[in-house]
Amino acid sequence: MTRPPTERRRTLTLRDVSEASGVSEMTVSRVLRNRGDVSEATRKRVLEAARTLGYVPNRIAGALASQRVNLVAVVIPSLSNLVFPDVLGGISAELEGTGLTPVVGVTNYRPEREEAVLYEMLSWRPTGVILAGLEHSDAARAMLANAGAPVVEIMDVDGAGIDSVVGISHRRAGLEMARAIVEAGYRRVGFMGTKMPEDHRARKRLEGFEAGLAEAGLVLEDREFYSGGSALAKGREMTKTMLARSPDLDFLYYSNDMIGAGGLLWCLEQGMDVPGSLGLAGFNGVELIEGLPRRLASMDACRKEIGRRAAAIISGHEDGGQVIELTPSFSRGDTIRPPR
Amino acid sequence: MTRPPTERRRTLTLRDVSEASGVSEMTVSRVLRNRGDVSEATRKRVLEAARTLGYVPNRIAGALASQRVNLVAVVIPSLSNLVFPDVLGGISAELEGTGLTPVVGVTNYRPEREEAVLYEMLSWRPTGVILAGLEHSDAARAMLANAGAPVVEIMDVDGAGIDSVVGISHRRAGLEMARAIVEAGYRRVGFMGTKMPEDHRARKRLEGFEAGLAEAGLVLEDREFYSGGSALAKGREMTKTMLARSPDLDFLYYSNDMIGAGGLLWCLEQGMDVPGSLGLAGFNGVELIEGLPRRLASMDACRKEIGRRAAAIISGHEDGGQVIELTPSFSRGDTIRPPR
DNA sequence: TTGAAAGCGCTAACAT
DNA sequence: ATGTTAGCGCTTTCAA
Repeated sequence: MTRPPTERRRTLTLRDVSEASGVSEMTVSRVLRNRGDVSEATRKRVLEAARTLGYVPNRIAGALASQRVNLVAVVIPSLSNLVFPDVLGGISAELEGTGLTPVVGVTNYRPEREEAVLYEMLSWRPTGVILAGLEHSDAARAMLANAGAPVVEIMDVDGAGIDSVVGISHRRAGLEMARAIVEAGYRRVGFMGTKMPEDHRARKRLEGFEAGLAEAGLVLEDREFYSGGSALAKGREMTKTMLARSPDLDFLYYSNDMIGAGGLLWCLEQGMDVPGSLGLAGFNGVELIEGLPRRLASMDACRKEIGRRAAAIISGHEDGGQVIELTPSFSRGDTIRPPR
Repeated sequence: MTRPPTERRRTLTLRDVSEASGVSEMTVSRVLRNRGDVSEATRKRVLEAARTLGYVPNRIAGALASQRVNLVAVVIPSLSNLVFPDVLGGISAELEGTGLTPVVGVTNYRPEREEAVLYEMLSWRPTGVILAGLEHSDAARAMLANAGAPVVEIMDVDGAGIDSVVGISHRRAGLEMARAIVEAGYRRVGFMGTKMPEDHRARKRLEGFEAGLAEAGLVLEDREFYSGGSALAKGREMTKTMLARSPDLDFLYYSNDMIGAGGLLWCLEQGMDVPGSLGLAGFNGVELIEGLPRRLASMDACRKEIGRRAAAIISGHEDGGQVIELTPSFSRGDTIRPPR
């Protein structure tokens, strides 16, 4: 029952515009691309003809002939994360006016999907590639190396990049959060996060976090992982579960703001003393936390800026081949008490 | 300083694979596309050569030659809306395994952006077009009519479509919400929403809502609009403002769940009797409301299903040329009291 | 089962 | 300022 996937009615060609306007195809092409000198008179006639016919140029042919493609491949793990739409916003903003268009592919945190998405995108010979993370399959690396286009790996700087890298150190983000917590005098810390072995950035944050605790001779007292469902609801449930199991915890570190918000709501409903006897922190610095009863402590992942800088490298506004490490800003919010 | 936007290093061609394997270009092409009969021996040699070289086919050339493109253009107003990522999820799920790939363009609710994005996408001659809404500029309509590809307008059925339409009636959604509110005995109703003249669906919901109130001889007592910022925080602020101005309201209708959630949180903090003396409702049925202290009354916009059905039309699994109206499910949650 | 020729719709390079 | 010619890298079609 599937329609023969991709046949299509004939659409208008340059030739149609040429005939309608009585101007050669080449000149029509020039007018439409604003290239070379064309008399105002012909220009008008061509534009008029193209408009009334409803001509839309065929970039497939144009790209093949000119060997240029105005596409930037953007490969990210998820759209429902709140994080990546912001990154995309930064990319779009920076690309605005350069003639380049972002094309988005989503991998759902699955390496084999990443490979497939990359292959698909590279087959369109994009001008540049922006992809999340530093961990890729060998095949993916090989493709990227042969892509003949600049590659920017974003979000994370903890590891080796292929070409350019723009991101933050998640290890350090975790580490500094741990230090802030220790400084504030919390001692019995629990962690909650997603059950995603492929979320390398969350993993690195946790590693850094544990290293930070270790500096003070502390270890994580408890941990809990979830997958799927409403993150807000999961944060709520996990918090309840964990506090039932480990009632003496005095701090909860969440791997993202959404579950942190769920946890915060639950704690407040229970009448707990936040941040006095229980501190809370999330990660990402999403807009949402502005609207909570208390501002959740968090760390801004520089999402928009990462997108912007990555796009600037692709557009040539910024030099590539470097590692650009941005500094996430910590915000204590109302859920970590001040240092003692 | 901009890099000459799109020049690129030469990448591998069929010819390279042909030479490396000692098989004609034509046969290499056959192997790579799984078309026609090729002996197992040649097949292996070709695949081997392609793999070791790291060859990625050039779809630009392929598409030009074959006149088929495996792309589906998806044009939506926003990614930060929570709504559209779900729609995209439905589209991707349905397209999985058909060989078709969605390509997303974002308009930010601006008609001139929609026109530009459409033009750009149509220039790649996609197999089909899925776009949000029924309201488009004349130029956009003309382009779509000439696209030579199936067009599916999604989200909304209140108006005239171009080709296929899949969505819900926002007018009716507003109407039924009003009826539910009236039935529950609320009488003094306020409305809050986004200040977006171009958000036609929000507008239609409000129109339907007012019509529903009118059936009971009621009118909106107060209304407030916002733009930008954290929706959760805005919901909070607007609610405070409105209740200060109109303290005798007994119901607040929000044009989306996020501001509704902000309002709910504020009301609960104030110790208000929800839903006893004040009822609340949002719209969309987003996952987030599962995690709130009370489940916010809402109406599910059938996001995933809309994406799925639209994609099914493009892939040919479902007939096109129809208007498919889905029925949003109302959920009373914990913020509307039962009918008296 | 394999190969050769033609051409998809456009643009680069070179006329004029 | 405008036109002509020769491809871009593939696939279609037809021949072997």
